[in-house]
Amino acid sequence: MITTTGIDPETMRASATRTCGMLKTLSNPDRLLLLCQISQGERCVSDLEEALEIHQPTLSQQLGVLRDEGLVSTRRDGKRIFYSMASKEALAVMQVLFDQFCVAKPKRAKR
Amino acid sequence: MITTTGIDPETMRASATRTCGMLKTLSNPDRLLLLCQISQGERCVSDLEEALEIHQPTLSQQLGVLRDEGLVSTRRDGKRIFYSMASKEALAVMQVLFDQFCVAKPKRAKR
DNA sequence: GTTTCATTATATCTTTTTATATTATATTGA
DNA sequence: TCAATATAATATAAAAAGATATAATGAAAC
Repeated sequence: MITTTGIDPETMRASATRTCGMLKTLSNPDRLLLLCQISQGERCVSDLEEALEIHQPTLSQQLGVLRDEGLVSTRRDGKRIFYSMASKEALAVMQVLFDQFCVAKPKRAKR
Repeated sequence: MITTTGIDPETMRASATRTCGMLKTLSNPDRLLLLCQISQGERCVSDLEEALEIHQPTLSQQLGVLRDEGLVSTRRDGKRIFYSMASKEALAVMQVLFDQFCVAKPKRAKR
């Protein structure tokens, strides 16, 4: 259970601001899709381009945002650059997002 | 483990867009703090104002956003209006955010 | 019962910031 | 020189934040 009672307001606000930074970075469909792919395992840019149908400059720009925020890291192999997750926080969030929004839940009346 | 392999691109993008809607709503320090409080249990506006030191019009405006997005619901008791969580998705996300960003983790070198 | 107070919500601006897409060009490695 | 990726430079739109004022509702005093 979440329990913040007793934590001082400044600390709370500082945590909220840090957390918001990450959430803003996730709040874009392209970036979310990119992270969804990358969180399954290393991906190079052309893989991502093909899987997601995002065209190259946009892709590169959004990957740049993810890099700047420290959510992903890169490894070069010849011409290609491979991306992988660099933030355990982001990985944890992606996991819960996937569970909540992507795992089909049959809707039925209470009984 | 997250595994989206094989899900068709349109479905993926639709899920991403829905998910982004919620993430955008969370991507504001005031709203995040509000949800943090409310996710611990019902709170009336004046409780929130006191706990978070957000002044009234801002508070009311941000609570309005949370209502519009279906993240919280309200109950009136006399002059006061009580807020509580209305979205299990949001609750799940708040939980993981709390675990990742608010639970202190001592940083130490690997050994 | 109507005036008044407390609580909460809305409306309206203003300013600033941020987002997104596009096109072109640069860098790096084979 | 080609293929893969990144950066730059815009243009345009969007929206977010903060302030101020005012409205609506319920309770209570008188």
